Amino acid sequence: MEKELETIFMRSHLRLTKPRRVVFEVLKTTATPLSIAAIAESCAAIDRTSVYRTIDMFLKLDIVKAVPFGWKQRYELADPFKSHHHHLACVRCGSLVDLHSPKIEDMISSIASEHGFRAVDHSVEIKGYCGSCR
Amino acid sequence: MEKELETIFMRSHLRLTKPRRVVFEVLKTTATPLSIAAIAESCAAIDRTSVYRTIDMFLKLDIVKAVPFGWKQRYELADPFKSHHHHLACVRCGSLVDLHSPKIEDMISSIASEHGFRAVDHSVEIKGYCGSCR
DNA sequence: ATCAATGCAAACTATTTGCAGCCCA
DNA sequence: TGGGCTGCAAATAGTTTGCATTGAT
Repeated sequence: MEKELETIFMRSHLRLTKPRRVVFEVLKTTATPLSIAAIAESCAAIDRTSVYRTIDMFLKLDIVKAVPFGWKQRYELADPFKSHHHHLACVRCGSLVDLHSPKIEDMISSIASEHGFRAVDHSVEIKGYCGSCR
Repeated sequence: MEKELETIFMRSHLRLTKPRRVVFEVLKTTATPLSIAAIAESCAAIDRTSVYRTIDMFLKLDIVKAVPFGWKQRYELADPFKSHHHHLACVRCGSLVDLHSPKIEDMISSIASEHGFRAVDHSVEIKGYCGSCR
């Protein structure tokens, strides 16, 4: 998996520097999507500017993806690095559960093609009450 | 439809003031989701602070909902005021097409209950290439 | 008339930019 | 070694807060 990261950077003639490794490591280690502020906190040694630049680049390279979280966005590793999934978010306790469902995948692609679209990515976020909060 | 807005405010003991009417009108008039900055521009007469406060309140009252758009969020009228739908976003030309699909609705609710969730809302965003750009 | 809501100003936080020096390929 | 990348500082943009005044019920 670290290998893949190196490959992406090599192919793009970009450099796999310390800040980039650290941000990647933080995202890999943490289960839930993180805000920029949270990432910066976990990378005390890395300048906030570099965190911004790194996330920006990771987004372009499809290494991370943004997930909507209340007002702001949070970030998590994208498909090649974390298995493709969606989210069930509890509006009461704030828990965020990963959702793996082939049914959704099939449906998305069939709906996209019905509309003449070629889908390259998608997000599905479900808000509601989890088992313990309902 | 204006009626419904008045009802919501009356029930909540809130006041339907000029800024709130104007922001609502702007969102109703515009087809696509708008950023805060774009809303503020279209409401030149309204102080930016009031736009923030209004959107914040509209979110809590479920009058508007946030939709992810690149890095940031944009806002559009929520279900009671605009028929429930999702988005097909073209990554090349930037077009955003509304998607109405009962199949998606059924699937979301069945998946949520499979996981012990009671779903109250959800969003589905599909990124890809539209008919003319593929 | 009352009290929530507004507008303004100012504080604060978040993000971007420029540039000299550093370090990975 | 060269040129992309970093860190720092400073500029800019985005958001929040306090308070006197206004205005909807």
